[in-house]
Amino acid sequence: MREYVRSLVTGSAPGSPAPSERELVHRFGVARMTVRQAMDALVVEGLLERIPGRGTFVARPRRTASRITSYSEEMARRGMLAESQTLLARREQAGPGVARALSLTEGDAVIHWRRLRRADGVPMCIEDAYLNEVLLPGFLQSGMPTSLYDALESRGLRPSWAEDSINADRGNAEECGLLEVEPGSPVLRHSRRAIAGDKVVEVSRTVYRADRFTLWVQLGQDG
Amino acid sequence: MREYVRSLVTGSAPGSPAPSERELVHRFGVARMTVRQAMDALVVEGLLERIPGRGTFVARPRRTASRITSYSEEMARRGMLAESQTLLARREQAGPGVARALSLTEGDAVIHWRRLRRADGVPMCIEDAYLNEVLLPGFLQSGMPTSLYDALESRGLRPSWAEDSINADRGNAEECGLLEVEPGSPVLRHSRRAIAGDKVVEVSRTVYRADRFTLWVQLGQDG
DNA sequence: TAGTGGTCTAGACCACTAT
DNA sequence: TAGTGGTCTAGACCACTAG
Repeated sequence: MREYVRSLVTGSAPGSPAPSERELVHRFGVARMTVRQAMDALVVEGLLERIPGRGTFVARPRRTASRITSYSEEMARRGMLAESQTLLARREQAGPGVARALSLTEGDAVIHWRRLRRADGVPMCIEDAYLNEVLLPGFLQSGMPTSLYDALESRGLRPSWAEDSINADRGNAEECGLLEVEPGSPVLRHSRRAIAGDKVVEVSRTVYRADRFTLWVQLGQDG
Repeated sequence: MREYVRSLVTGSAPGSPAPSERELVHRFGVARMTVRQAMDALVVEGLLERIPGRGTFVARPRRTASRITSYSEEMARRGMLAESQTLLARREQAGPGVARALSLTEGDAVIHWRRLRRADGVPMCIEDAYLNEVLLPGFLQSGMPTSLYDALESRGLRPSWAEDSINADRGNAEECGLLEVEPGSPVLRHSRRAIAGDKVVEVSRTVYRADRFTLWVQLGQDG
């Protein structure tokens, strides 16, 4: 019956009334507490809204804050073709900064994966990803995947939390060369610390061509 | 009794057991459904976690995604003193871009408020805010407030949703002059469309000194 | 086997809204 | 005044976990 109410609700205009609790009691021949519990779940989901004394109504769809997206997902959203070229993929010893960000000890083994990423065939960014080797046994040996986030997901390590920092800068000579822009061109630097459960699964630094990339973020007060 | 359980939970280590439902039934002399409803509220709040067959436990605190913060709040978070200097505050007719962003018609009256904002006495950014005059009657006449978001909040218009875009650029001559940096210095451009309920309450464009400002964003998969 | 949360019953009274 | 959601009672059976 949860599903019955859901089907009534899906496609209904926000604000339109849902069946009253007592009506569903009669229609399904169940107790009112049963109906309430079913509807409660839909209220928590944000599909229904109760107004005491008036009734239960289809809620205005919740706006959803930005999700954690991969480069491929992000470019797909922009209608662009994402391609990546691995510049470097090897085992390294964590330096102080990477160790701290990955919650490791300096010198611990990490995977360093550097890629030049294109959109519609034109350079878009250079990404340096650092991964905790302990969480990804055999990662380097098994051939690099197309999508890091898909690879993490298949191991149950899809990040559910990310701490990003973003600033503007000028690209250095190497960066500008790879990105195919004039030396000193403006770039957007994006650092990410991505967490799955309690584990830091990815630390990355990405440098975007400022002329090709604008970051979009949606923030909600509710969630 | 909701408050009793909340008080037990607040300060308890995540993972520690909460009283069982039947124990609370005996302790308070109420029906079990009553206990469940009280605990349900705490589960929805994220304070408790149920594990069928095992019990109810104090949940690991939810990570909360970035909230919508004002400049003053943001600088306070960084431990810096925020100051603002109004460069311009007047009624204008909305141009095509601002009209679209504010969900108005071109030529409608908007308030344009330009401020140079300092942190610890040094220029940090220039913000151009555009406000729907219809939502803020007498705003210009009543003297500009210290904080736009406080002023919006006092009118019940605290934004609960924001659509931001961020990119890197070089500052133009005027911007660099006001920001007291070399002409052509890198800047971070931040645009915001802030919404309260159904109404667009603020559209702004801010240009930050890249050498002083890094944007921090936290993203969650849950909310 | 004892204890837990998940679900359900068949009522009840309350405060509130709309007519 | 009729209808709504909010809260509550005093039970019940189930599936699951743990010792």
